[in-house]
Amino acid sequence: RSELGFTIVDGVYQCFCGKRYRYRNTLYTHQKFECGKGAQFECPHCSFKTKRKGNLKVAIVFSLTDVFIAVAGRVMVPKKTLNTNLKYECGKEPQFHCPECTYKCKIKSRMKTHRILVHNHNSDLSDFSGVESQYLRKRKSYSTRKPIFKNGRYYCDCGKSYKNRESWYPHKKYECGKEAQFQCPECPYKAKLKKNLRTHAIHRHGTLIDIQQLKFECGKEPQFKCPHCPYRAKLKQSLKSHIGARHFGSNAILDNAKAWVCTMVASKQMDDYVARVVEATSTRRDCTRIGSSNVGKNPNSSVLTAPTGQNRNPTSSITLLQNMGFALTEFGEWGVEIACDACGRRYKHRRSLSRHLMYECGKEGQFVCPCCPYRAKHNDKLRVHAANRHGIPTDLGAKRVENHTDKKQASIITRRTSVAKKRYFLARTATTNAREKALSKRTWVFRMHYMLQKLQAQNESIQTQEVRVWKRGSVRLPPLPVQGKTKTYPQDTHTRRRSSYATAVVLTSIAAASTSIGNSSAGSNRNYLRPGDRPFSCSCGKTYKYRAGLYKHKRYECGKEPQFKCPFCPYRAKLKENLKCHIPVRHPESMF
DNA sequence: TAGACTACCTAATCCTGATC
DNA sequence: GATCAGGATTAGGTAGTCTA
Repeated sequence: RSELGFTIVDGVYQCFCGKRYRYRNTLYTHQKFECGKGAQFECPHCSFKTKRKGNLKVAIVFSLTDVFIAVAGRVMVPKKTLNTNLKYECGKEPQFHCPECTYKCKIKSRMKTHRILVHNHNSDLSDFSGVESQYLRKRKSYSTRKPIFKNGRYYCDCGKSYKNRESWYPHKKYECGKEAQFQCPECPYKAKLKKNLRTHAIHRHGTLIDIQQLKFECGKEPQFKCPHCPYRAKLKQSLKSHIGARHFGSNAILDNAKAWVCTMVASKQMDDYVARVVEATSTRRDCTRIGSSNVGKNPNSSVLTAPTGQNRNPTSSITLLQNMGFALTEFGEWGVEIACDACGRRYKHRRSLSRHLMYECGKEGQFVCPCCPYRAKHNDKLRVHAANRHGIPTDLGAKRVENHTDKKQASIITRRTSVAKKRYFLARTATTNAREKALSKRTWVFRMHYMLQKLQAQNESIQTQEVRVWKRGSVRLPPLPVQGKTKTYPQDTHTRRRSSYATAVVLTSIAAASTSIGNSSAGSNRNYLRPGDRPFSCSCGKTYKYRAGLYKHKRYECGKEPQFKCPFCPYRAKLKENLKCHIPVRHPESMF
C-alpha cells in the first residue's frame, strides 16, 4: 500500500491524505501536483502560483506597444517595448496616482483611461504622477464620507462602483480596506458580509445562523426593551419610534419619555378598540402628543384619515379595520401589520403605508422625467433614471408633476436640462469611444487578431497557412512550429483539440519570439511574455481569469437568452446552478 | 496526460422594505 | 431623506469528472 500510495475503498481511490477519487487518473493528478505540495505552476513575472497548469494565467498584454512584427510564424516584439513593460509593471508598485480618487496604476495610459471613464476627464493629464499631493489627501478625506456619483454609479474611493447607493454602504462598512470579520462558528471561514456567512453556513454545515445575533456581536446588547413585544433597541429614541409605529393602538407610554398617546385608543380590550374605531371611521381621530416638538401631529393619520377622497369605500368599519391589517398578534397587541384597503398591500409601519397611499396606490407616477415619457412613483427612482438614462444631475430629475404647472419654473428646468443633456451626450460619446478603445486594446483576442493581420500582410515570410484563434470548430490548423521540429496535426480532428492547438501555435510562436529577443526574462522554457490580469476575453468585452469562465460565458451567456427554464414559474436562468438555487428558494414545496 | 466540461462554493450586486 | 438589512439573483474561481 505504501508503494502504491493509495487504497481502494468501496471502489473509490483514496489517497493517504484522505482525499477520495472515483477515477485512478484523477488520483494520479492529485498525487503528482497537489497532495502535500504547494502550487508548482508559477508565473514567471509575478507571484501568482497555481496547482493546475490550465489555471495558470496565460496572457499577452502589451499595454504600450502598437507594433507587432510577425516573421516566419513567430511573433517579434520590439525589445524596447518589452523592457518598458517589465520596467514599469512587473513586480513594481503602481507609480501613477489619480488626483481625484485613490486609484493607482502602473501605466500612464491606463491612468488616462481611468480619468476619462471615471471622472469624465479628457484634458490636464499632466499632474497625476509622483507622491500623493495635498489635493489628493484632501480629496480622500471627502471621499471617505460619501460615495462619488459619476455616470449614474456610486464610486468608492477604492475605485469600486455600484449602481445603487445602498450597495455602497455595506462595501464601505464591511469590505473596503477591512479584514473579514464574520467568523463561522463551525470552521475557520470568515466572511466580510453577514449574508455570505449565512450562505456559507447553509451550504457547508447545513445550519442556519441567526444574523440578528451577529448584529450585536460588537459586545453591546440592546438595552431598551419594548413593554409590548420582545423588541429591544439600542437607543431610547429607536424604542420610541418602534412603539409609535408598532403599538400606536395600545396605551404605550414610556416612563418619562415623550411618547405618542392616542386618547381614543387607551384600552387594550379588542371590543372597546373596535367600537372606537367604528366611531372614528368618519371623523379624524383625536390624537395628541405629549411632548414639545411635534404638538398636534396625528400619528394615526396615515391609517384612518389618509384614504378619504381616494375612492375608498369604508362602508364596513370592521371590514375596513380588518382590511387594514389589524389583528391580534401573538403578543396580544394590535397593529403589527397595516393593509391598504384598496390594493391589499400590507406594511408593518405607518410610514410605509403613508408613502404607499401618497405616491403609489392607484396612481400614476407623479414624478415625470423632463427628457422622456418615463414616470416614477418615487422621486428617488426618477433621480436614478435621470442619472442613468440622461446623465442629468440628480436634483434636476426629482420634480413632481405639479411643479411643472409653473411655466417659469418648467422653462428653467427645461433649459437646465437641455444643457445637461448636451454635456451628457458629449461626455458619453467621448466615454464610449474611450471605453471601446481601451477594451479593444487590452483584450487578448484583439491582440491576436491584430497579430494575425500583420501575419497575413507579410505572406512572404509566413509559414503558417491559416490560423484563427479561439474560434472552435471553424479553422484549418497549420503545423505546430515547435522549435527544431514540426509537429503535424491531423486536419478535421476533434474540435476540442482545435482551440487548444491554435492557442499552442500562438503561444509557441510567442515563446520563440521571447527567446529571440534575448531579454532577461527570456531564454527559459516559458510560454508567457507577460501576465495579464484577466487573459481570457470574449468579443463582447468581458474578460475572465480562467478559461473555464470564458467557456461558460460563451456557451450560456454571451448574447443568448436564458436557457434553463423553471418548471414551476416563468423564471429563466442563464446558468444551471442559478436555477438550482432559484427552485429551493421560490418553490420549496417542490423539494418534497 | 492534456484539456474540455461542469458542479460546487462563494462573492458581489440589485432591489425592496425596515429602521434611524 | 438617509441609512441599514436581507432576499434574490448573477457570476467568478476552484477543483472534480470525463474524453480523446
